[in-house]
Amino acid sequence: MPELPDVKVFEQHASARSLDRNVAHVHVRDQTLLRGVTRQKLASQLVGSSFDETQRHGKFLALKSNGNGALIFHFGMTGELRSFDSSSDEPEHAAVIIEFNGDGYLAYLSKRRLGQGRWAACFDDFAEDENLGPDALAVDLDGFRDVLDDRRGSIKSLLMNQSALAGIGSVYSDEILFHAGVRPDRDVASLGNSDRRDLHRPLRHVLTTAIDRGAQPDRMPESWLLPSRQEGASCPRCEGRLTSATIAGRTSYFCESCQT
DNA sequence: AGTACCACCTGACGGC
DNA sequence: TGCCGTCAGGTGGTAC
Repeated sequence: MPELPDVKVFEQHASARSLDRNVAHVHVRDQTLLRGVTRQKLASQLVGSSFDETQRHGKFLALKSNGNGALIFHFGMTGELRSFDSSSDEPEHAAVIIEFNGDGYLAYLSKRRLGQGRWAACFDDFAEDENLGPDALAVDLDGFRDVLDDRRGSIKSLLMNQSALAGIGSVYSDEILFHAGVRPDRDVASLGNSDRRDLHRPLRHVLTTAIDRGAQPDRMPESWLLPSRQEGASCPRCEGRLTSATIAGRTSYFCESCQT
């Protein structure tokens, strides 16, 4: 489920595999995933040019095409980026494929078709138009305090609110709250100054560690909640049973004794 | 400004 | 073996 760490890993991949390469063709296999842009427009913008930079904000990834705009992907629940070398290796569920001159392809896949491909003249303006909050990895302690200020409702729904803070979904919000010792259904207004500070550190720690490990769930530390996200599992810290409950409309896991 | 609920979508999985 | 219901969950829309 692509959240910030997954998208960061896609960005690293795109950056390593598709910058400064001349685009020969754009193959749109599934036009329904394009939003606000046609396949013709995409092709006319990209063919003959190249990507010179990548940029990420929250769960959105932009491939900037030198000078004229940015190809933007959102990965929904099952989206990913993948490169391949020969047309015979085209992966299943490819929605958009960038073909580079002299072999080499970058594919945007979406198994469950919940993602989207977009086009914007300027990615920063795009992020503003989408009403995205500050990026969860870029926000410092003061910025994080601003995010929490004057908010009501559960901390989990706030962490997942892309307009408040961009990049975090259900899985990583549970992880961050586990590290912080805060229940996901805790009311934001009840968090004191020290609670807020104590949330910011695991926010950074969890996201950077996940990125370092390639955002692969099976590579996360045993001491984390993530490997134990299943019914009836025990808490990796206190050995008590984990609780699962629907909070903010999402199945959430937490430990009733470690999180208050 | 919140919450609640539905819809979108399709693969995985459990029950029978 | 295979059918079917349910769940997963990011987002967006609507109603309250």
